[in-house]
Amino acid sequence: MPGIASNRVAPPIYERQAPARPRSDAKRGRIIEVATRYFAEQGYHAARVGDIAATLGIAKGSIFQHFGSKDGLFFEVYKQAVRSFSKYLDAPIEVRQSGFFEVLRYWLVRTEHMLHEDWIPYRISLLGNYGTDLVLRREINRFLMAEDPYGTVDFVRFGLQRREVRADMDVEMIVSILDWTMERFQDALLTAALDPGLFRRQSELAEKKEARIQQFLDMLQRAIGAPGESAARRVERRRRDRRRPASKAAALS
Amino acid sequence: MPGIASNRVAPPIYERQAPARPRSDAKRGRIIEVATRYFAEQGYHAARVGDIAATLGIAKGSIFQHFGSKDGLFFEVYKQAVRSFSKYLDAPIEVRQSGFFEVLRYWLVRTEHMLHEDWIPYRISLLGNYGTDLVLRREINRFLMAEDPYGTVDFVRFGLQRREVRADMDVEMIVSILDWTMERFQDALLTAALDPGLFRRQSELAEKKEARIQQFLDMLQRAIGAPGESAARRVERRRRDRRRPASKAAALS
DNA sequence: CATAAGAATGACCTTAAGTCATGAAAGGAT
DNA sequence: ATCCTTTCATGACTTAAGGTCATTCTTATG
Repeated sequence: MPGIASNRVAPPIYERQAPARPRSDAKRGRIIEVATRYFAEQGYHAARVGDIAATLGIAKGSIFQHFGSKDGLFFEVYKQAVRSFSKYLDAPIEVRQSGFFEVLRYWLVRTEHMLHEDWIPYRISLLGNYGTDLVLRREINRFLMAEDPYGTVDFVRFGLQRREVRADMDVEMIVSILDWTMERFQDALLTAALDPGLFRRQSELAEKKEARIQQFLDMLQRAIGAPGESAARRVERRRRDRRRPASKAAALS
Repeated sequence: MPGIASNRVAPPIYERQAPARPRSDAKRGRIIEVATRYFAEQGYHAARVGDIAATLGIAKGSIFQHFGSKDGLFFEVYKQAVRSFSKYLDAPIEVRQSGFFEVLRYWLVRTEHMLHEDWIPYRISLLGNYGTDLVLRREINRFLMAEDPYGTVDFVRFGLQRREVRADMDVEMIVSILDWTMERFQDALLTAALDPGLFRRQSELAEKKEARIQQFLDMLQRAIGAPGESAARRVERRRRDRRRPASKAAALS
C-alpha cells in the first residue's frame, strides 16, 4: 500500500527557498475540499475516487498523481480536519482561569454546538478512528503523536502547574487517560446525532446531556485530579451553582 | 452491503426441533477457522476470500453462499473470537473473593500471558474495533451491546453488591467507562506486541508493566470505586504486599 | 521563442468481490 | 430401491473500483 506517507517526504535541507508550487497547491486544496465532503457523507469505502474527480471535472489520474492512493488522499483529508479543531488551551481566557476541569467542561458543552455548525470534520475524525484500516490507523496515530493536535500534553502541564492534576502519576498516563476518555465520551455525544447505534450504551447519553457531562467530569476529577483541596471543591461549588443558578445570595449555607 | 445480518435471521418460533444441518454447520465451522487465521495474519483488507477458499480446497462461491459477503464472514469470525474470551466473573473464586479491583488486576496481568498462548483472537478483536468499516463497526457494537461478551454489566453489579463500586453514578456510565478504559489499556498492552506503533504513547507501557497496571488500577479505583473505606484500603494494602511480598510479619507499621 | 519541468489526461490494466445457472448429493416418502 | 425435493457446491462470468503510464498540454524562464 504505497503512498500513505511516501509522497511529500521531508524535503532535503539543502533545498533552498521552498519550491513554491502555487498551482499545484491550490489544486490539492480543491481536491481535499471535495474529497472531505465525499468521505464525510459516504464513508471511506463508499466514497469513490472517480466521483471526486468527476465532481471536480478533472481526470481520476490527477488525484492519484497528487496523493498516490486513496489512503493517501484520506490521510490528508484527515489531517486537515483534525487540524481544524481547537486545542484545549484555546478556550477563552476566563474559562482557562476557572481551571483545568472547567476547560474540559467548556469543550464538552461546545462540542455539540460546533457539531451543528459543521459536522463534517467530526465525521472525518470518526472515520479515521474507526472506519478505515489498521495500516492507515497506524499512520494516523503516528500523526496524532507527533502533532498532538488537541494540545493535550500542554493542557495537562497546565493542569499540573495549577495543581489541579495529580502529580503522582506519569504525565504520559494522564495524557492517555484523558485522550481515551474524552475521545470516547465525545464520540458518544456525537454519534448520537451522526451515527446512531455506533457506540454502545449511548442511547441515554442523548438525554440529560448536562447531567452526564457533570458525572463524567466528576469521574475524571477523581481519576486524575489532584487529591484534596482546591480543585475538588472548585468543581463541586460550580456544580451546585449550576443547579441553582439564580440563588446567588441564598446559598452560603 | 447485504448479508451482514441478513443470513441466519432469528428463526421463527413455530419452527420445531431446530433444523439440524450437520454438514452445513461443520463446513461453516471449517470456513470460519481458516478465515480467522487469514484475517488475523493479513488484516481485513489484505485477506482474500479466494485464498481462504483455495486453502480449504473449495469453491469461492461456497463461502459467499454461506456468509453472503466478506463482511458477513468477518462478522462471524469476530463473534466467535470475542465469545472465546473469558467474562470478568470467570476469574478464580479466590480472586473474586479478593474483590472487584483484584479481578481487574487478574485479567490485566493475564492478558499478556494469554496473548502469548494464542494471539489470534486478540488480533481479530482489534480488527473489529478499528480495522474494517463504520457500517460493520455498527453491527459489531450492536452485537457487543446485545451479548455483553465480557459480562461487564454483571461484573459491575458484583462490584456494587460488594460496595466496592460507587453507587452514585449510573450503572450504564460505569459500564461504559470500564469498557472504554479497559479496552484501550489492553489494546495498548497488546499492540506493543502485536502492532507496534498502533496506539499513542504506549512505548513505555511495554516496560514497567506491573507498575502501569497498578497506576491504572489506582486511577480506576478513584474514578469508579466506592468512596472512603474498605475497597480503597484493600487495594492499597495489596499494593504494599506486592512491593514487599515476603515481609508478612515485619509490616504493620 | 525555445526548452525544460511539472501537471493533466484518459485509455488501459489488475484484482478481488460478488453472481448465478447448472449439476451433484442427501434426505425422506411411497 | 426409486422418485422427488431441498440443500449444497461449483466455477465460469460479471462488475467495479483502485491504480498505472505513455502521451500531451501548460507554464515558467533564459
